[in-house]
Amino acid sequence: MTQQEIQSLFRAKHYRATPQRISIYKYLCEHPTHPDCECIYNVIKKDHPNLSLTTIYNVLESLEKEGLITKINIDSERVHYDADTRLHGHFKCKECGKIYDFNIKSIDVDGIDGFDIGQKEVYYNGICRDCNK
Amino acid sequence: MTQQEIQSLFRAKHYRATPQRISIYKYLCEHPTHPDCECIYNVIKKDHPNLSLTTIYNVLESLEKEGLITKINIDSERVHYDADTRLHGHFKCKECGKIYDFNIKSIDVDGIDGFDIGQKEVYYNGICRDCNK
DNA sequence: TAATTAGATTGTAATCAGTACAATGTAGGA
DNA sequence: TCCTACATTGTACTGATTACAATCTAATTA
Repeated sequence: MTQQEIQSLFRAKHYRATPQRISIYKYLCEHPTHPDCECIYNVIKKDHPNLSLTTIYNVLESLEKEGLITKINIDSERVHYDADTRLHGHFKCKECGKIYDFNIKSIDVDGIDGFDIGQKEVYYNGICRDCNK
Repeated sequence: MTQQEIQSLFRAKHYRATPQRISIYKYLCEHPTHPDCECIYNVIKKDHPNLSLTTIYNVLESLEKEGLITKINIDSERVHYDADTRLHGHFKCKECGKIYDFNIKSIDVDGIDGFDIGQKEVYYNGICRDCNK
């Protein structure tokens, strides 16, 4: 997704297309590594030397409200972010700390009839293949 | 589960049966409301006036290590706890904030072959039946 | 294109859940 | 009953996140 395309997407949503927002969203789209705020800050700061950490928090919050990204709460220490908003699972390796995506073919649940379901989050943890030798 | 039974359970696990640990675990078993640390502290303090918040954190951590309780990370603001360690889902109402349990009949996933799976967590959010009128 | 303004960015200070640590207390084995 | 390893307590600290006021700017309007 080019800068231009992101700009158009934002404008179509009446979501102000600032350089910081575009850079952050572009980075998340191109790096499906589930970075946290600090990590995003350190990368985007290279292109925006005056960048404030507060901006990162503000932008991530507003991107989430627009439905463009989702928070990942797999780690109680810090929040991670993902530009892939389709339903999928996250696996965190207890050894190396890496977060992997995995596919959810189906979930069958019971006991929440009459509930309006918004977001679904599925987190697994354990030891990944690489750490498993 | 009586105080006596919990004491026996702890001793069988070589997990020291202190009054604080017994009270906290008993409270979690009898109140499947997914309380957080602060909430547990305020309740248990009534029976243990000298209780320290640090003890709550220590005990919850050790109970989790023993496999007697699980952390619920549905809320990025604070951790909640559950004495029901069987696989089940949690639904958080965006309106009233209540956390509901629900049953998981099956999950079929894909893309983590060769991974050692430890814990599975499933979180939904939305509007609960009561808030839905 | 310039003027306008609602909304965004910045920097600093504050908050607050959770942790570290040293002193004191105690469960449970000898 | 004594002893010791382990648990509890209280205080101080940390570090992610938020509040807020000043400054800046995207995008609409004249």
